[in-house]
Amino acid sequence: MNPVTEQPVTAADKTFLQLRKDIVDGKIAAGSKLSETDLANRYAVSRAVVREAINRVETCHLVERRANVGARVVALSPERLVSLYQVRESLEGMAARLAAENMSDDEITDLMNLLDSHLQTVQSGETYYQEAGDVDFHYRIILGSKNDHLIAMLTEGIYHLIRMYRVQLGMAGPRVTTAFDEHRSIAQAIANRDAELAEILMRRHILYTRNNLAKKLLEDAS
Amino acid sequence: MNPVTEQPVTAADKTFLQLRKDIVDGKIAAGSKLSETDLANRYAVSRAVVREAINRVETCHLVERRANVGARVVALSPERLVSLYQVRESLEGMAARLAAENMSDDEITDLMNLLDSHLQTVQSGETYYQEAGDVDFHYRIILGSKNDHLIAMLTEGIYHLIRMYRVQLGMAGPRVTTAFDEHRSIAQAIANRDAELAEILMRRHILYTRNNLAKKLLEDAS
DNA sequence: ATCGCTTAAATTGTCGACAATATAAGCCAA
DNA sequence: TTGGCTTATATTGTCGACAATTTAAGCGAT
Repeated sequence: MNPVTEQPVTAADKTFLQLRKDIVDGKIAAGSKLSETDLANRYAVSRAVVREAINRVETCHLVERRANVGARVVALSPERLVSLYQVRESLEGMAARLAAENMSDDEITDLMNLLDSHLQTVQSGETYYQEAGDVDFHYRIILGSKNDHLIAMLTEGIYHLIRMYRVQLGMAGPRVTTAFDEHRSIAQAIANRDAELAEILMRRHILYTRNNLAKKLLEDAS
Repeated sequence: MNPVTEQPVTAADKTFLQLRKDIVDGKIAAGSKLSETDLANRYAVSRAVVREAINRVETCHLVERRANVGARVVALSPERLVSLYQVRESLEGMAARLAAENMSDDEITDLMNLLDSHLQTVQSGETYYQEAGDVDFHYRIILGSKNDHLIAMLTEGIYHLIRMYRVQLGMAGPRVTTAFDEHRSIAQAIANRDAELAEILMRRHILYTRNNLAKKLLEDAS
């Protein structure tokens, strides 16, 4: 079920989306156990659909299951955050490379317009659009790669985990001003059809973001 | 369920492994529909465990499901092969980079020994160890990355798909002699702890493999 | 003959009950 | 008191039956 193009139709679909949301938002604590019976009561569905929903959030790497024991929400350790961002750097770097090769001229124009509107929003002092804007930017590049495997892995797999870290560790979107300039550079490289540079810049951008998060984590720990 | 360290315990585990094998080996044709009832009879289990098994092979991107319609084995198009190898290039490149940083000295020694034994096997004219040797080489580097997300994505996700292409398109392992030299270079970069070079070489190596496969596909089509 | 509607068959989705396994509690012995 | 064993409880795994949906077939109208 592609979350973008397709609608939830079955009860398992809705339960899966609700469960994923509850986990990402921390409504269900990280590291806690998922009782099938409890969830069945909570969502007012049978255990069978809960099991299917759990299987699907497991696909997103949001929970881990053990046979005859049950499923637990993943723990949010700094180490896992780093390893997650390493994967993200790798995949989104490739996405930027492919986007430079495969995005249509119209899509690139739209991307530029998005950045312009984003700039105005930032300058006007409004902040709560930041994360949405950031996600939107990355999202367009991912889709611009035109690579189905890549798109699925990022949008259905990794991104929810990243959001989970952002929400639960209280990270207010990306580093605002500097990140914006980096976005511009990436977009420009894509517009120039410079695949090599687009990949390098995207990887650096994500690396910076990771370092920024790691620093924040250390500060919070002290 | 990590297929390396853990054993199949439940009926759903065994059914999943069997189903995955049957799909990868082409015993169940690519693009064909998966009837839950048929599979339940074939494997002598209830529909519930078949459904769980199907959900899991869907996680490996080996089948695609649509609500109220059913699951189909994925089609093996040249385009999808290319997109798959782009993802592989990205992830295994990162794996090689991380392996250069994180593999222990002992693990690197073992890797070198593996290459030596592999060389002897090749020189003695035996060929049927080639694919196993190739898989083993890549596998060790993936594990050497010490990145859980990366390891899971490659070993539980992408690799079965790659094997499916190899088996069903009748590809006899990797390009033997040239690939071996590339392996040596990669291992040497890792031994030198040159992460940057290890990544570049691994990406080139996988790119060459992809081009080789694409060429073979074109030849077969003609 | 073709198109559309209605109806019948087959397939997937959902449910509650039972079986198998793991966890917790209680007990006995050292 | 502690350690290990036995028993009780709770949770997951599995099953067959029923409901909902899709697909195919049949029929009639134009």
